[in-house]
Amino acid sequence: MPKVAESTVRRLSLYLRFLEEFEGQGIATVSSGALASRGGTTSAQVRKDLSFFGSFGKRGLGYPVPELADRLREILGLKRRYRVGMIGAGKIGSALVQYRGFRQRGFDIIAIFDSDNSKIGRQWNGLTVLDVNTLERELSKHPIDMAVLVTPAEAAQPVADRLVGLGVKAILNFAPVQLAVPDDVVVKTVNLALELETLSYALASRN
Amino acid sequence: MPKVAESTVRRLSLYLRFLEEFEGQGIATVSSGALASRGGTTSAQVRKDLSFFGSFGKRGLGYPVPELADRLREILGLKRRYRVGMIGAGKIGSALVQYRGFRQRGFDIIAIFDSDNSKIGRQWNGLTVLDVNTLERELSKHPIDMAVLVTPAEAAQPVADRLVGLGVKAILNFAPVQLAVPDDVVVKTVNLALELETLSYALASRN
DNA sequence: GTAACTTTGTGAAATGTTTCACAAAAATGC
DNA sequence: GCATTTTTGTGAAACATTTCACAAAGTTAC
Repeated sequence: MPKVAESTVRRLSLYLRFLEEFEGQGIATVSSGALASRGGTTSAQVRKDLSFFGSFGKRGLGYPVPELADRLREILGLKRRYRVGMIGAGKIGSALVQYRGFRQRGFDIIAIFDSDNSKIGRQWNGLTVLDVNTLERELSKHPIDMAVLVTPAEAAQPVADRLVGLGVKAILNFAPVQLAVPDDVVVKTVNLALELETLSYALASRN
Repeated sequence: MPKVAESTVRRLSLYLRFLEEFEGQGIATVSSGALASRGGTTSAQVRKDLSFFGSFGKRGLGYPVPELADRLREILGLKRRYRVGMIGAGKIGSALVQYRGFRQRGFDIIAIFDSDNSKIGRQWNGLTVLDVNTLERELSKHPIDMAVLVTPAEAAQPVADRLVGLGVKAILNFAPVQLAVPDDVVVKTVNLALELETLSYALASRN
């Protein structure tokens, strides 16, 4: 398994999306240049990204759309579905549960937890919000592959520790904190305020 | 104005958050090492990041917490408030409007637009959802500094074009598309499904 | 006041990522 | 079938970012 930069992985996901579009339009082959212009990068970058994993194209012709899409799904681990648990039934959690992009891509939210009594027992998109105190019991019965953390900042680390204890190996974290986890657990933190701050910096620095 | 990597800017935002925490605890000075361990990086990285903008510390002692926080706010353009318009009154938009982190950091959502008649006129967190057809008229009356795009994929580019025409120079884009904008407009795209896919890759590649 | 310790600021080295440039392979045109 | 065109795959070069390592400056202890 080659060691590949995160930036490369993100681009592969984008390429896959474009390939699926092309597939829907009945396009059979695509050149690195076409993929590049669709994705705001360069043809050399596309070829280099793919070359980490093998050689999928035909010189003079390009890449076969369905085959390359399939290989990318395999590389990205998207040829299966993932069971996802969400911890935190707040506003962002609510939006994410209803977000179709997740299910479309193979991520099924199968349980939601919260600590707030006024939320526990509510129906959310067909799921009953469970008491976070029952996390261990519920996830032992119905294990998950990934967790989405949408708790307040102070609750995030303790919950992450419990998830790690339950064997969860992947966490998507929306709480604005840096989570400490063992090396074999992968965490991706999305910090929405921070994204606005990079815009603010960009505006401030170009005057 | 020095040319600085985006990764550096993101870390500066994190440092600012930690400094504000320290400030709340009445801590007067902090070393690069303390900031680093709080932020999951190294002391050399912290010092290098800061050195792009000047020299703020005292050897043997560290950095004065309130002064450094203030300088970071200045560098990041956070010593003012920003007027933010949101286009798209869907689930994610709803969550973002109510998200306190934005206002806390100086970003005030002052208008929401949608094209759906069943949403137009509704009250959202004290704001009336406006018809996106009136975008030009409303934003001429009440200009914005930044826009948050939470439309469906196919609406994003046309709306972005109109925003650019109105002089908007910064866009935070949640639609899963690559926006084309002039060089003097800065776009930050957040693609939630893509974040899960990087997790999926991480799981798939370490077996 | 002096010695020992701490910590910054920063060139230089190491490492990582993107771009270049071109040979090799295949397709196309005539 | 041969010349021309297209396009991949990939080392090498260019560029970018992080880490190292250490002198300089300041603090602390006595």
